[in-house]
Amino acid sequence: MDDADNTLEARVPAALDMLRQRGERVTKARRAVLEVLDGTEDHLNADEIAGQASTKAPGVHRATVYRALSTLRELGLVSHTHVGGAATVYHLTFLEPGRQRGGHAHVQCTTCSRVIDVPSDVLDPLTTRLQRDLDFRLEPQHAALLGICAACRATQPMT
Amino acid sequence: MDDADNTLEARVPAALDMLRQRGERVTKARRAVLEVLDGTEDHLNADEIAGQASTKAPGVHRATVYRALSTLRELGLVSHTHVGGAATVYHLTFLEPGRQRGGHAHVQCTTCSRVIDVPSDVLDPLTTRLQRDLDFRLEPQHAALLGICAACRATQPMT
DNA sequence: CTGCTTGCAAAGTGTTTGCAGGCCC
DNA sequence: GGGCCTGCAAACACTTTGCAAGCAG
Repeated sequence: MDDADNTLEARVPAALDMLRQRGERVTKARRAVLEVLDGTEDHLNADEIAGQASTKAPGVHRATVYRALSTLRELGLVSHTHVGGAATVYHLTFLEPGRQRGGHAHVQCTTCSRVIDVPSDVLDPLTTRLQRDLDFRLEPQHAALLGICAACRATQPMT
Repeated sequence: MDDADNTLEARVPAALDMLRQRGERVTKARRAVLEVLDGTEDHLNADEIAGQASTKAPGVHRATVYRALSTLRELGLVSHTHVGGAATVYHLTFLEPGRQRGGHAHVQCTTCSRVIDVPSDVLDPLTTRLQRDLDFRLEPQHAALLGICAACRATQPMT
């Protein structure tokens, strides 16, 4: 509860309020999922969320986690990112209206599978152009961008 | 053999030659996969490739198609694109050295799942910046970019 | 002939769904 | 107490793998 970096403290209670507001029920499973997501910087996949949630709420089932994530996503509380060929990862959507940085985009190395976070503004030119040319609203963090990182390129002499 | 648009004609024979050069065997299944990919503008997933290949070479098994695609990918003859939450799609890599446009990137609507091809130069600023800042070599067509298309945005009042 | 490739089946992920019972409101 | 949510199991979609037989070189 160190008040250092949390203008956005109490995200879990706020999310639970949102649930109630929308007429959704506040259940042990949903609370556990939110707490897990609130308690990590990493992007976790459904399995990992289920694992961690089990310690908070014994018995939560994978299927329930998927359903909870689906509901929370529909409400805009949770976002997910498709990573290349692997399980989708989830993270809490920032709730603060003023703080709509939209998070960072994800760049993933196809060789070592490492995910690198990049500031979302790297994608701004692309976002702008897609919107202008195609009226397409890009969601920069919704899919990981793939390529080869410096380390792996050093190993592989492929151009 | 209309010489209009094919400085890159005869891609299948060229690919088969490449196989032989590398000591890989030229089999019915591999030839069928190459022919299917050569005969379409679309990006097909493994299942669709297997389906179409079956008409050319009856009996080709899905597993064989996966293995063939894997081999062809390792040789650089085939590329694949991860699309959001759906089966990976494959396409023939352009063989002509002079014609290395790298194809187009793919933009996919998360609502209607439609895939829109965009010229790869839309991604150039991003590619450049990632290379400069992170020494990361982006493969623009390796993953589809996700967002919401104009049509679906009209339907959904979501910001 | 040698052994790379295939066909088949089965297992392995990741995710969804039908149903009966349980808990939130 | 009504009905949304959950747990469970089973199904589903996509992909990989072990093994014996087949065909390319």
